[in-house]
Amino acid sequence: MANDIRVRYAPSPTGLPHIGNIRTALFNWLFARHHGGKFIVRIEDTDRERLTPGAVEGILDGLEWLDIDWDEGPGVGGDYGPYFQSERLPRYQEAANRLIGQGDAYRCYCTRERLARARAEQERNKQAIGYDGYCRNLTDEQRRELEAEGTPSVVRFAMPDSGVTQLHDLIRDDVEWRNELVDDFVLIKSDGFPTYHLAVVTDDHLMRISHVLRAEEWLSSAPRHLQLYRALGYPPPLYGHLPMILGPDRAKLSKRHGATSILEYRDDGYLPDALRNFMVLLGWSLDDKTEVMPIATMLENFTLDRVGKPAAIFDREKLSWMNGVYIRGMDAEELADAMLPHLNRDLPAELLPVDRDYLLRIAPLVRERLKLVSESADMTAYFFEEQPEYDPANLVQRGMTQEETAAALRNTAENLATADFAAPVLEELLRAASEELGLTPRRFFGTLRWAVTGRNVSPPLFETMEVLGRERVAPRLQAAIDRLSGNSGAG
RNA sequence: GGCGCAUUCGUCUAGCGGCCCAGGACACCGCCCUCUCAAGGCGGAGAUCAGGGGUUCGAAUCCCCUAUGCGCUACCA
Repeated sequence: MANDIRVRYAPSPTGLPHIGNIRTALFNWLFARHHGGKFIVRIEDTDRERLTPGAVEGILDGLEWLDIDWDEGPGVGGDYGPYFQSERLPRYQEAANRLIGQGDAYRCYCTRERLARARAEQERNKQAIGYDGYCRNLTDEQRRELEAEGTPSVVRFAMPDSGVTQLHDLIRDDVEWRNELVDDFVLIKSDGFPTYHLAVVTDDHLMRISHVLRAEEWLSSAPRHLQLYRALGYPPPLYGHLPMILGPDRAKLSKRHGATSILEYRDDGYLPDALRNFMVLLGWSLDDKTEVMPIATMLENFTLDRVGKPAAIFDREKLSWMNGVYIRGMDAEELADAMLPHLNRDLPAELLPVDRDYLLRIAPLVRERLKLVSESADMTAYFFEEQPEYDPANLVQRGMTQEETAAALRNTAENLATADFAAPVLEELLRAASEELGLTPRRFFGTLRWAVTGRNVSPPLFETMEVLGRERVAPRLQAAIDRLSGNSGAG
């Protein structure tokens, strides 16, 4: 039975997928992998007007970035293709014709104007809004006439006007709708393309989809789909409607909520593993305390009974925290590789290319300070710069005089002229100097930090100096001395 | 307006009748560590379990009503 499990992610290339979208893909993928089933990707490109160039590539890139692989679909093929709905038109046409022949569907010649008027009328009268069934009872003669005139038409499904449609949802249990309250929805648009409803039912059947896991926004469509299955004589799949993901304003996620595309998260410095871990927690939980977990744990434990019902609000702060957790869990190689693309993008061109061996030594120093990999350039620029820019006034720490500061710098320059540039050695040396100079470590190291990094915040001083090396530290100390005594215009 | 779904700390959540006068995490506050910033450790504040009725010896957990939020209500998905 497990091997019959086939689920799909069926994005519409009308834009780039956002978090909610990808979360649905993630859940389907986890479900398939957990049960040893198949995960299929199908592109629902039936809306020619909203088709967005590059969207398919963006969707696929996003999945790949997150390491979500598919068994059938674009690029990999499969036994039930094609996997683009725009290449499957005859199948929908055939289904629609069959339904018309059976009396379960009919051609509708209503103009958009008439539809709009009817809707406005319904709104005015506070009636249920929906297609009024005008064309449902056209006589054969009327239809022949309309056809002869070449009137454009759509195909509508004839919903039963009595009875109820019941769904046993895998996540929401039993839900039912009175059929008379569901209107005759469109199956085939006037351009000959199917609507989502017809296409999804036809393809899920043809592709042997066993479980449909989709966002809750589709719950209202379930009775339509169930009725279509009935009319077509197909056994329906099992449904599970996943909780939605809302923006901070509690509204459905959209462009207004910042980063829309999953790929933007990559550019913003999030790690795929962190994002995936964060997303799995949006509507699913392992237990009462485990949040950070490797993919293997998710795979092993992902079951629908642990998927929740309430919609979740997407909290970027927690995502950032988790990203930091993942960054801290990387070794120097991994972190360096993650930082490199951001450095190449953000560092001034003259500082490129970055020496990877050097980066390998820098990475551990910033590891526990990075929340986003995109902060790499900001946080490490002074490692690459010839001479960091800063206001010399910063060298003089609160409670120190300019003379003291200059003396401290000169002392250090001398001290380090021949010193072994290893953190423990530097620390011993400089702590002793701090005492000799009668300066608190806070002040003394504060001055040195400015001189060496050009900042008031950096990784631990001695480690930083070790990585920078004498060849970079010595000139910076000299520059600081010069700046302090006004001997140099630099600054 | 109609239909549907949902409702536990600000947020993500644990809880599927007694272990809960509700546990964990993010964020927040304090202390410790400390050369700065982080990270880390410890502690704190924060939820009358939306409200009201039931059922039960016993309810966050089951039922009903109300309220609120969200979704759908397109020849979009």
